[in-house]
Amino acid sequence: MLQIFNTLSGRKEELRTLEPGVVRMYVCGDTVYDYCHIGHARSKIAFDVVRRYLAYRGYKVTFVRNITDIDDKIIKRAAENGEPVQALTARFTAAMHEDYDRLGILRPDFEPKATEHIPTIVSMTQSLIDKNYAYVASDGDVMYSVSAFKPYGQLSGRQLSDLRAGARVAVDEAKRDPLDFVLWKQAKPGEPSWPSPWGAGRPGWHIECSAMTLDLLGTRFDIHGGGLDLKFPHHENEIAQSCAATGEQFATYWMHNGFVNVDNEKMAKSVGNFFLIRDVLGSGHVRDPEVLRFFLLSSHYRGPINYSLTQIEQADTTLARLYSALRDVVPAQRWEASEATGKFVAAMDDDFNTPDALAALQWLAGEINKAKGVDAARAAAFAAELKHLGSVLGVLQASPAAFLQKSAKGQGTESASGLSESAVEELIAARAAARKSRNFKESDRIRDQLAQAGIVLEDKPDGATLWRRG
RNA sequence: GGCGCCGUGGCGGAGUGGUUACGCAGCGGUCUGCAAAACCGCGUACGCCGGUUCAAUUCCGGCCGGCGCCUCCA
Repeated sequence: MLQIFNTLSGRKEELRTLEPGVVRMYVCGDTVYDYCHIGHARSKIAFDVVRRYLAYRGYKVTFVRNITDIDDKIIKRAAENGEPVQALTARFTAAMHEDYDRLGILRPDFEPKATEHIPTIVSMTQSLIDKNYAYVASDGDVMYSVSAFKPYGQLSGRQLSDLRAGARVAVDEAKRDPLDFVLWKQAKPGEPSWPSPWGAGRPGWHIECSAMTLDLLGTRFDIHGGGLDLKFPHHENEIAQSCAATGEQFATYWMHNGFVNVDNEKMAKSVGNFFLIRDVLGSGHVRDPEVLRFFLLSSHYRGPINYSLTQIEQADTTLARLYSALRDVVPAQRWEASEATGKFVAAMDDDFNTPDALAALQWLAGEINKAKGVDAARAAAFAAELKHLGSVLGVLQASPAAFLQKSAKGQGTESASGLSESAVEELIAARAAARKSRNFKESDRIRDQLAQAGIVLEDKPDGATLWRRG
């Protein structure tokens, strides 16, 4: 039984989809005005795994993840850069795709942009005005009236009165209630705008998700996900807008991933302690993007995860161990699921417990290593199972030798010390010759030389020598 | 101030009312010309104080410590 922790109820619930065998899900994407950092990556990977696992469990999944391509930050940044808004968003959308592709995050089935759904945004806003959930404020902006929506606060577990008491929002004369939020914003001169019954303007942030889910998934769908920081007010506001506009329940399950921390503090643009995906991948500490993905899967998606170089290095070591097990083994074409698959499924069924699922992969690696050279068929079967389960998490699909021979420093075949693959092979051949003539002093000298360059050798019983970068 | 989360062995990180998480590192061993990798063995950890219980790291209460949301934020 697949259980999902539903923020709405605060507990794990069995997944019961609106339509049997079908999951429709929506995940909040990024605002494309800058490069993505590790926190963005975590959220995308968490839901990428949710999506992959649901598909593995036999569901037909429709996965939507939006792009916010119009908002205050974008306008501000474009102005600072002196470039058109569209040029800015196009540039960072491309960068985002590049980063996410490298991390093995599957492209969504639909990747809507806010600016492509303006008609629905306008009609929903009109509908909310018609139903008295929204009003045109004195400054011309259209505001949502939170007090009109009785269940407001259900997702975040707050009362309107509590929120008002601690409100840090600036007092805005145009608002009837300090917690009211904007649905449609009047354009200032020179800002991008779209025509509307309330004048030229642009959508507020929250309404775009309500509109895009409506256009692509309908009034009701199964899962809505995003970072914990979106729970309030963003998701709360989405619920208020959608439920009020359509009279339907909106999303059944709400999922929120925890933060990536640095020194125990949330990684965030505003704090300035963020690490860009591309910077980390090119830092000389990550041999392959898969290491970063593996690291982010090594703790449960709902809890915090602390980012540090030490942690990344540990992830590299652990992933290398899994790849080492797969080396020298040809995965079987036909195989039967072992107890590892049972453990894997039990772990993933329990609210996508990836660290527990990873333990099942570790067990398989151990079994492969034990079977190697003793029972080739057994090793081959376990290898096939390991790769198969790895694919559900989006890991272990590379060639083991290629992965192990990659250098963190060069992100490719050459290490910082400059030893190319062919140079390594040559030295290994020279060492083999020395060993054959029992000139161990010379063979050890060559091995030390390679070790200096970060190359670790492994002599096999049959005389072959495998190498990897340490 | 309001709401909420967390505190596990050297590190990371699951989990459970009584029985092994798992990985890394460390120690010992097997293998090896020597290594490396692998395999075998080794660590009785659950913030503090009470309570419930035959039994609590696991349930309840309090405390201390850390964090998050309440404003843009994955």
